[in-house]
Amino acid sequence: MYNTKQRETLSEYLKHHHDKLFTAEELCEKMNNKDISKSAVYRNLAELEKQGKVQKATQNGSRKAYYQYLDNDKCKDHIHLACIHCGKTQHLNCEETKLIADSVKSNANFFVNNENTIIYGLCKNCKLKEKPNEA
Amino acid sequence: MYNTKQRETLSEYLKHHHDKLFTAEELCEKMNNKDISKSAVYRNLAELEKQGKVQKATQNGSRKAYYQYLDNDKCKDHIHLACIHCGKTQHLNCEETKLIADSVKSNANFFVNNENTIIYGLCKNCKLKEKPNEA
DNA sequence: CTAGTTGCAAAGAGTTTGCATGGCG
DNA sequence: CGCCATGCAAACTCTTTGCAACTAG
Repeated sequence: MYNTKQRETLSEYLKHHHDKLFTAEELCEKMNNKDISKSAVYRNLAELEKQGKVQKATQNGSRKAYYQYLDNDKCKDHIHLACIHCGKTQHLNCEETKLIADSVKSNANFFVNNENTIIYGLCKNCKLKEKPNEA
Repeated sequence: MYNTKQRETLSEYLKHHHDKLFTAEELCEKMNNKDISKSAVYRNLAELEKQGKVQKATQNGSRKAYYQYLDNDKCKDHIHLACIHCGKTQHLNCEETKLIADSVKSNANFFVNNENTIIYGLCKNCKLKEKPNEA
């Protein structure tokens, strides 16, 4: 695997915005002035995903895939929380994730896979901005 | 909204298999000997989703959508657990769901939306069938 | 030099839509 | 009878792929 300018640029961009989900299209736009073709974006995302540096996910309802940079070692034990309003994600900390996995296991005989799971909802900011009648 | 044979058949099928996720394609196949066209399947799924009778979701990685019958009143307070191996889903009970939402809220300042969230992992059966070295 | 990477355009998968026909109420 | 639903095929969206040119090591 060579270290091309395109791969580097994309990877750095994602790393720098690691708290956000991007569609391939958005990434293409962001990269537009940096000479990366659509196919290179897709191919590099696939490569980065294979390396475990990027998580690919799909928002319910949308048919686009969303990509996010993962901080390799840190993220295996985390569940991701994604805001359905602003698109930002946060990590649920290790201990909390374990607690949830444990209680789901004992409660429902179900073995949670952290890497595949994204919990959707509203982040603090978007919750605050919500209309008060949504209580 | 008329009560056509096609809509009825599809809806009944989903209701009867409410513990499973289906792709549109699978539903087309199941319905194949029952005279429903692909477009009718899609249109009825959309209609049922709008009515809240069916949940549409996307498995990570796949670009297909998965559909599942929802028991209307019962399901607002449940998180769904979907097995990435056999595709079946189960409900996490109300209390457990609340506990999780509460602890995520206090731990990460994040407000879980049950209807959008699907926790992926392995059900009991598929877990047992797994190779032992996956511990 | 050679194997991996790129850009382009064309192909592919899954889903949606336009239109004429058919069926529910 | 009027309106909604259906079936078909064509259109659409997002993603993947083939191929020739290019570049990192």
